[in-house]
Amino acid sequence: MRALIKTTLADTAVEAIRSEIIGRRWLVGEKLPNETSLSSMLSVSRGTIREAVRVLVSQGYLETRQGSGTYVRSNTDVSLPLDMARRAGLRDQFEARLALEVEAARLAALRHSPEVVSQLRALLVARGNYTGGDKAKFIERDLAFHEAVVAASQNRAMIEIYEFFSLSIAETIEATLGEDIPEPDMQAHIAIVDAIEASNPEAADIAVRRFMAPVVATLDRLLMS
Amino acid sequence: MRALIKTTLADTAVEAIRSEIIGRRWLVGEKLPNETSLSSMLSVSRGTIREAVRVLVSQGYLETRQGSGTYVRSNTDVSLPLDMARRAGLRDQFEARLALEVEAARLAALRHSPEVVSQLRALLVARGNYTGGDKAKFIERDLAFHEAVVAASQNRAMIEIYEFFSLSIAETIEATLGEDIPEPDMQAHIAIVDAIEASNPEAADIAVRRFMAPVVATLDRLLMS
DNA sequence: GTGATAAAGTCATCTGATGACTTGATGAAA
DNA sequence: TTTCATCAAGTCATCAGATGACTTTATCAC
Repeated sequence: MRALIKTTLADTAVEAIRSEIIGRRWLVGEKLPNETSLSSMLSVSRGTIREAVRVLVSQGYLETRQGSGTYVRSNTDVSLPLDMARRAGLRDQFEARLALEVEAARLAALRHSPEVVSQLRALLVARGNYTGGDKAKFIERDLAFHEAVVAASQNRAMIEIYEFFSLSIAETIEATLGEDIPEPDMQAHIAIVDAIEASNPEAADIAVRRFMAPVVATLDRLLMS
Repeated sequence: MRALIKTTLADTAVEAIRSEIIGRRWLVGEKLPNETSLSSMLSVSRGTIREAVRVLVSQGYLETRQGSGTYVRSNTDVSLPLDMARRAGLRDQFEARLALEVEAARLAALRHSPEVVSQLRALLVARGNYTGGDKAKFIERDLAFHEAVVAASQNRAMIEIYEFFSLSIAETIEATLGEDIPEPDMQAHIAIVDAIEASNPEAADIAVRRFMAPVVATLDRLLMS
């Protein structure tokens, strides 16, 4: 079964107004209809409109001036990349995460220290194999390992974006699919650490791809159904 | 004279609640007091609290469940990833961009259409080789090609993040190094398109890495000095 | 135990009202 | 004519109260 996506009226109003802004219904600097008009246009109460407008203000799209009105501040939000990425499909997010982890593992293989390798192995031990029980906890420990791999790349940009995708993916899974994504086995994980320890970026690349392949395959199957 | 900073009650409420979240007054997953309690705690109406909460929801800090309550979803600044990534070093940004472009090229090789390939070739012709003149224009045309490669992956998440890095990198180069980054030659670019056309992801991977290698090398030299 | 049911708690939304602020028009004074 | 105080209309900011929808928990019959 697939969880229903419930959306509130205010959220709907946010999207309705945002799409009008992006669609250039009002240009930058122009004034929107007042709250009462908007509420009748969208058939929601004024309070709901106010909630929607305040969200758009916080996202940089709108600006409100008390006593004057509500104005368009921007129609190309700077926080858009992350928003769009968040809205992208689960498969897209996985692919992006894979892209980052592959390269991070390569860099980690070139830049690792003995301490990092032993830390990775410790995280793997802590992670263990999933043998029933609290799956959320297991996923958390698994994620800790993967983030450590990326951290070993010593690339701050990749660390940040990877973390974002991990969060976003967790959200998406929770909201849509439940917890049906299979976790790859321990052997695949060990191969990653081995490759890093051996300073072999090619092997690290392959190991990461190998462990992600079944995940993506299952994802496709689930998304098809 | 300095303009007075006027702040609304709702904005104040947003900051008040956000600081409590970041200050770990409630941990992730914990439930906040209900709207009525919050409104009396902050001495504002329930409507104001709702506007504040909705902003924090849109920023990823909170989550509301009708009939149940309002819960902390994250206590780290979720808009931070891109800021941090932007502040990361030029080399880090290049590496992240490489990670995305490699994977995008792989996907493009699997998903390309004849139209996309001819579009890529057309962009390469338009790009030409740099033979002096307006370097900014040339960089722009070069970027158009690379973005088209990523677009050919049909992965929206990667397209967005890649675009962000491209912009960010352009800014950084302009602000720090001038225009000393060497542009790879035409031959390397053609190899990418060829690999995509041949539906050969491995070759696409290698081609992208090959064309980026001299760029990163030069970057290192410049950053060393 | 198990499952249906009832009750309490909470968010979602609406309605109506008042206050604060901005803007433009008006008109008197310089 | 120009300046400037005043006023009125328009709009956002905020409040109060009420109802509906949904979740969670306790209860009770089986």
